[in-house]
Amino acid sequence: MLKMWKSLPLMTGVQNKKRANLRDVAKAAGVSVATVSRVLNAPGAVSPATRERVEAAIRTLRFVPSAAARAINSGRTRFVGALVPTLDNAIFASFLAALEHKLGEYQLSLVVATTHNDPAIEAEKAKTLVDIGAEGLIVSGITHDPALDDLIERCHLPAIATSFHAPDYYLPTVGYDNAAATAIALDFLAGQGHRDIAVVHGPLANNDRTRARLDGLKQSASAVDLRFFETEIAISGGCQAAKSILAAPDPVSAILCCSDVLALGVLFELQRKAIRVPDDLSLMGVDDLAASAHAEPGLTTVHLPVSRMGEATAAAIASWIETQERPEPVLLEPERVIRGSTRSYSAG
Amino acid sequence: MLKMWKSLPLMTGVQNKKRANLRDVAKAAGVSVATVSRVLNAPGAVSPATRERVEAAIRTLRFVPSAAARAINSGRTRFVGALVPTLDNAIFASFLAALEHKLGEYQLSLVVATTHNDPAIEAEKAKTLVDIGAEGLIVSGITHDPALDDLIERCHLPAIATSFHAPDYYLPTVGYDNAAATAIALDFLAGQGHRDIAVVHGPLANNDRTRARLDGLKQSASAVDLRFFETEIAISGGCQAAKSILAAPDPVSAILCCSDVLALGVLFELQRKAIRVPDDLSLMGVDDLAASAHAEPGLTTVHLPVSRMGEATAAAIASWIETQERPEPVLLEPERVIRGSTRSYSAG
DNA sequence: GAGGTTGATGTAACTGGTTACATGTGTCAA
DNA sequence: TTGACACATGTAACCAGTTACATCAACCTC
Repeated sequence: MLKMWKSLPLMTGVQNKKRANLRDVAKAAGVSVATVSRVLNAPGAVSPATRERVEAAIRTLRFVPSAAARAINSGRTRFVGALVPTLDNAIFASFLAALEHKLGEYQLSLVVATTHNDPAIEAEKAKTLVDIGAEGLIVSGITHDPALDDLIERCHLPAIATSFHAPDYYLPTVGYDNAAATAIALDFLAGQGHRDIAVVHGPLANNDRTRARLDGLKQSASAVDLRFFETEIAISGGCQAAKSILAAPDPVSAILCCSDVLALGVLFELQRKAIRVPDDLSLMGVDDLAASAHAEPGLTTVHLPVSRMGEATAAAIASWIETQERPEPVLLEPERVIRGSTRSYSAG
Repeated sequence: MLKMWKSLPLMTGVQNKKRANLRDVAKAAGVSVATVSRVLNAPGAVSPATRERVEAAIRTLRFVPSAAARAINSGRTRFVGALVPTLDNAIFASFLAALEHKLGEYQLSLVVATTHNDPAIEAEKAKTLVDIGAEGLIVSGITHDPALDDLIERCHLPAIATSFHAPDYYLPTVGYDNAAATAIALDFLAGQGHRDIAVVHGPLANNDRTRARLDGLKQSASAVDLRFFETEIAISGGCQAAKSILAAPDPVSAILCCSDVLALGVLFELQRKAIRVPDDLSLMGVDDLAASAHAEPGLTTVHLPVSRMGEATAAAIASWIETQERPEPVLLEPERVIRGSTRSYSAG
């Protein structure tokens, strides 16, 4: 399995000319280009003897068919592009992992580009993805640069918007209702008796998922008093937010984080300050990362089915590409997961 | 920015025929294909009036140049493929993030494929990457299926092996010395007085990085007594391992984890069991994830420069593709990061 | 033995761009 | 006025495959 330099076959003199093509192989095997093409694509249609000869020629000439030439005929490049804000949040990594895996079932590969939540970068990278031949695009959320919409329309490009549910949107969405997810969380905390709740969320600029999550809170926030803390979506952001919360004048009995990464950061910071979760403060997240289940205490959260979202997205874009028919939006239900980081609270 | 269905321009009757091509545009604009091509690639070489007409035709016909046709001439597809074991470990996500970012500077996109540490899957996915036209390949480690080596050779494909340092390997490596990384960790713990150390590591099967890390320990393990615990590389694996360690007959004073994910899992489990880190047990990792710095206590670890590795890999493969010259291996130094999870120990 | 069928193979026209080279026009200097 | 030269544009070959259709032999059947 392990291969060092010396074992590399000498290829001096073989490499002098450029890559062999179909014609070269045909000539070497004494057959026509059509026959070589058949050996490659429908070996059954070629007599064993001829096939043998052609295969030998392919080997000696080290022939590798050109993907581009193939694509020009089939009109298919067999890959799609995904634009995600970042890879540094495990939530997107999980999504992409499922997406990539499921795309494989449709013989599609995945090109990944990160946007850092900047619509301009997103539009620009979408352009490159189209330029290199992506057959479809997967984006996050429904707020985009007009240039992106324009691109998608001009190219008649199958494109799916994920991490969001908006049945009327001009692209089919595959995702969950972000507002519902945080509403579920808030309802739970309110049901537990919490009235003063700190909400930790990521930047609102250019992030419709975060905005929707906050909207979900504001709508069902009748009986509770919410204090909002904006921070960067990262463990460190969670730590920061926790410090701010603890430094704020009026205390809270629970902290609701719009992402689990934030909640984990908060949890670490609370541990650092020797504040017990859930005895001194309840903590709840939204996402349900792998780490959330195993943290101590286990993080009560709202499970967002990102793996299923990846699979559904793969299926949707693949079917769109195959059948040319725009798929229906897919709504995935978030689900409350109660673990140890929350407890009921009675005022006073 | 937000676009709903109704705003979609009607394209009934426009779409009846397939995508327009260069010839269609040329005809519509009353010019030759060469002129249209020039408008696209060298607008300065075309008179403003003609350019105007051609651009109008492009717009009305919704012409989008075919990536494949372009690639067939230039011989360039402008993307490379990366094969990583998984996206679920933040260490690979960080690497890919840096890789993707830096590749952008060279106008290269990134196709991602996951191998789950299975050489057969790796070889198969490498094949698809080549089939769709990847100009280069990035793999993890140096143990691969012969089919992969064969593919790389047959295609004269630039390929870089990462997360490893092996100057004699038949592919240039960009990475760190895994054995050195764990040796650094062990030296540190030994220097702190620890003599009985539990080592938590991932599966050895098909993972040369893990094997190398263990080798690093075994080589410098003269004065210490190591107990090995193999588990799955995930938070949950770390929790499992911690349980095993605590259940084992002879106690240890420190736990050394070959990956930070494992260490975080261990940390959570120890917290669950109310075992204080570092007072009751020292804990050390290798990787230095974002979470490691902010955990409580902060995780003492060995920083592996995966972001720099991503950048160096991008630079290496890009230069190989451009210049056709195999780049030199790059060795990146791991670095000890002392945080709060370790403390000196005196026996008795 | 004529006619029909099957199987293997070749010819050449496609795919959709790029580009070397040819052509034609206009400007300027000699 | 002519030659030199720049500039704009067109023609057609080219890239490396796929594939419709033609060809031809072998076999089978009536």
